[in-house]
Amino acid sequence: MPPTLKDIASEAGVSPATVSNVINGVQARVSTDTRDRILRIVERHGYVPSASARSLAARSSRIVGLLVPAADKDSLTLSPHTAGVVGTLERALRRHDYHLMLRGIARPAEVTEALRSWNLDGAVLLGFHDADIDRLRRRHVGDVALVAMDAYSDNPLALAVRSDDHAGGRLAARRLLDLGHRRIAFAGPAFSATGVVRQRYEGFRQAFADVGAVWDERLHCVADTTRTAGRDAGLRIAASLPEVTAIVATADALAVGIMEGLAAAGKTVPGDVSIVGYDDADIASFVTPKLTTVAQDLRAKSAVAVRLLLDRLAGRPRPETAVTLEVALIERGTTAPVRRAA
Amino acid sequence: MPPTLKDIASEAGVSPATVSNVINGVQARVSTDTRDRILRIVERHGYVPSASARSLAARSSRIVGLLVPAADKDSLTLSPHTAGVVGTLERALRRHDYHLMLRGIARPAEVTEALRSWNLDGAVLLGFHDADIDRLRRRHVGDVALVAMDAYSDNPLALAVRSDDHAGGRLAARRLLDLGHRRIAFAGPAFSATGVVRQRYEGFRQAFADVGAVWDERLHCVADTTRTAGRDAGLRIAASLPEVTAIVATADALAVGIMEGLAAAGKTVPGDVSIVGYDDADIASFVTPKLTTVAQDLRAKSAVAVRLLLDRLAGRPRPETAVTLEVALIERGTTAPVRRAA
DNA sequence: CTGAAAGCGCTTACAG
DNA sequence: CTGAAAGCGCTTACAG
Repeated sequence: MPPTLKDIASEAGVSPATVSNVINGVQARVSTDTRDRILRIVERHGYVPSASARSLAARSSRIVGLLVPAADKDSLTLSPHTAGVVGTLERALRRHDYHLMLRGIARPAEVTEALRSWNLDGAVLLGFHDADIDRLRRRHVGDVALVAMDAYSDNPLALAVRSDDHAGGRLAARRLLDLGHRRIAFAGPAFSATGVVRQRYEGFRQAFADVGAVWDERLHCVADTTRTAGRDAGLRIAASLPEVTAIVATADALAVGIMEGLAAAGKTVPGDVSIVGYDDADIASFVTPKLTTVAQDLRAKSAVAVRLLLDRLAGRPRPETAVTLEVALIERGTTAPVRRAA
Repeated sequence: MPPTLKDIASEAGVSPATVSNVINGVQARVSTDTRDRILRIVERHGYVPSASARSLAARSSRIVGLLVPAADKDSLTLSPHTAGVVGTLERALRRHDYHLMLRGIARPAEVTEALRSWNLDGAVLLGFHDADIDRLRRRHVGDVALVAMDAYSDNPLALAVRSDDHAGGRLAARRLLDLGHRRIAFAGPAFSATGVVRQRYEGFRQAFADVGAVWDERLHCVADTTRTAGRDAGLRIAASLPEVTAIVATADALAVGIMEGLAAAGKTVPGDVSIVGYDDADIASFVTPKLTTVAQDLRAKSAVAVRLLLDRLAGRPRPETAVTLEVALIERGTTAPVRRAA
C-alpha cells in the first residue's frame, strides 16, 4: 500500500490538514520548520497524492480534455496538423500541473459525458465543425473552460484560436494572380456557411476582387483533403477543365495528390499548371518539385490555446474576440508565371 | 449542480447501493422493474457518474496512461509512427470503457508519479529506451499493467509488443544483396546492446552471413533519424565512401534525407545508389522516386497492445514471451541492380 | 432483491 | 500557526 496523506501526517505528528497545506504550497499557514519536516517525510516515502481524492474533495480535477472527432469507430485519425498540436499542448499543460486526457468523440452527447465524468477543468476542441460547436449549451458543458481550435463559431461558451484562413486563401490566390494566372481552380472539401474552408474560399475570392478579376465558379472543385482524392481531382481537372493554369488546394496532401493526378494526365507542374497547398506539412517539402504552400504556426496556436485555457481557469478576463494568428506564403517550386497561350 | 447518485436514489425511492448496482450492470442484484425505473431517471437527468469518486471508492481508475518520452521541455514530438498508434489505442480502449491519459515523461521518476497520481490501471510505454524499461521496479509501478511497445527489455513487469526488427533489417539487406550489391551502408542512430535499431542492425548483418558475404564495418554510418541528419549523411557517404552502392536506413525520414544529400552530391537514386527505408511512413510514397521500405503494421501493433493490457486487467494469463509482428519489404523505386563497374 | 453503514484519500471552512 | 470535523460521490461487504 502506498502511503496516504494520513500516514505522512501521523509520522510527522501533525494533522492531515497541515500536510495538505504543505503539499499544496500554502505557505502562510505552516511554519517553515514543520513544512521542512513534512517535506522530508514526503520525499522519503515517495508520497504521491491521490488525484481522485483531490479531485473529489476540491471539485477541480486539474485535467484538461483534448477532444477530437472520431468519425471512424476504430481509430482517431490524428492528422499531421493535429499531432503537431498535441505534443505542445501536453507539455504546456504539464508545466502548469494539468493532465491531458485524450478523447475521441463519435456522438455529440459524448462531449458532455467526457467533460462531466472526470470533472474536467477545461477542454480543447480540435477539428470540430462549427455547427457542432454552435450546438453546445451551458447544460452540456457546465462551466468548463472551453477552447475551440480553428473554429469560427461565435458560441460564447468556447474561446477560439485559429489562423487567419481568409488571409491564407487570399495570399495564395493573389500570388497566382500576380504570376498572371486567371483560370485558377479552388480545390477543397465541401463547406458550409462558416468554417476554415469557407474562410479560405472567401479569401480566395477576395483576391480576385482585389485585382478586379472575375472568377469562374465552375472552377470550384470539391475534393476531400486526402492524397487519393487529390489524385482523382487532378485527373478530373486535366480532363474537363483544360483551361485551368493554376490551383489552390486547402491541404498539402490534397495538393500533392493533385500533382500526381496531373502528372498522370500528362501535365507538368509548374510548367502547365501551378499549384499552392496549405499547412506546410512535412510532405510539402518532400515532393518534387517542392510545394508552394500557406504555412501556419502550430506551436503558436497551441501556446495560445493553453494560455486562453489557463487565463480562464485563473479567472482572468477573457479576450473580447477570437485570437487569430498570421499565416505566410512559402514559395517553393510549384508556382510559376502563367504560360502564354501558344 | 449536476445530479449525484444519491439524487437519483432518492428520486427512485431506493438506496444508493441499488443505483450503484444498476449503473454498474450488476444484473443479479436488482429486479428488472427497479432497474428500468432507475435507468429512466438516470436518462432523464443525463446523470453521469463521477469518475473520481468511483475511482477512489473502487480503487480502479479505468484510466490507461500513454507514456511518451519528452526529451524537449516544450513539446513531445509525436513521430508519424507514434501518432498512428495513438488514434487506434484511444478507440480500442474507449470501447472497453477506459480513458486515455497522455503524459510526456522527462525524468524517470515521472513514470511513478504518472502511474500513482491517477491510480492508473494500466499504461502503454511508447518509444522508451530498453535501459529505461529495465530500470523499472515493482516499487515504481506497483501492480499497474504495463505494455512496452517496441521494447526488447526482458523486464517481467512490462509486457512487450514489437515488430520483427531483426527480420526487417535482414529483408532489406537481403534484397540489396540479391540485386548484386555488396558495398551496403547501414545508416541509423547510435545503439546499445539491445533495442530496435540493434535488432535491425543484427538482421542486416545476418543477411550478409546468409549469402556468405563479408560486410565492411566502416560502412556503418551513424545518423539521427531526421531528414536533416540524413542530408548530411548522404553528403558524407558520397564524399568519403564512394564505393557504397546501396544504403539501408532505419527510418524513412532519414532515407529521404540521404536521397537529398546524394542528389546534392551528384549521385542518382537508384542509378548510382540504391536505398531502403523503414516504416513505410507517408513520406515514403511522396518522394520521387518512391522509397522502397520495410513496412510494419501499426494498427495490429496497437491492437495487440490493447489486448495485452485488457487481458492483464481481466486477470487472464499473460503470454509467455513478447509478441512479435511480421514486417514486409515494400519494393518501390529506390532499389535497382548494382551497376557493373565500368 | 434491497438497504444501512463504513470507508476510499483528500480539502475546506471554522475554531482556537 | 495548527487541528477536529464534515463532506466530496461513489463502492463494498454485510445483514436481512
